[in-house]
Amino acid sequence: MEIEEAFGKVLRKIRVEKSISQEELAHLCGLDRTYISLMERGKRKPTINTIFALAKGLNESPGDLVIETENLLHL
Amino acid sequence: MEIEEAFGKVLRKIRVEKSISQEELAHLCGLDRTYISLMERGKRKPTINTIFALAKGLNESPGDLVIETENLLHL
DNA sequence: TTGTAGACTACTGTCGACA
DNA sequence: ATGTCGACAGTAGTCTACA
Repeated sequence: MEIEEAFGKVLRKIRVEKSISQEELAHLCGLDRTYISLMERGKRKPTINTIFALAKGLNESPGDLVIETENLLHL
Repeated sequence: MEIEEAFGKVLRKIRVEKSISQEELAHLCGLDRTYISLMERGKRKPTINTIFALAKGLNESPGDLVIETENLLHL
């Protein structure tokens, strides 16, 4: 599995757990809704700044997002 | 301080601690030497894949790189 | 050994629209 | 509420070269 695919799964999992829509998350972190969609499906590789923005919108630690991604990749 | 600036400081700190040159690190993680230089000085925002590549080259966990970046930002 | 510059390619991220 | 498309601007990342 590619890194961006794992990250997308983590992103979607956390978002759904919090019952937030893509549109709400986009608004919370100042990103475009269609871009959230692309990331969740592993079609984009976010920069470090985007990772921090997503974490803030999800009320999570950026490091935790990355660690969960590592775990999915059994790294 | 900007996120990419904090990340650059973390990157340089770990690299210097391990006594690796930019050129060696570049070779270890399959990136360009001049790009390592740019990142260390906060002039670039690496993607998640690049963060994983750097972590591998440094024998570190990607999540730890991000957590150290958070700490520098007192987040 | 590192910083910088310029020129370049590929991709990140935005936006409007429609299923 | 989400996926997708096309067009677009800006930037990530490479490479050669020189101080």
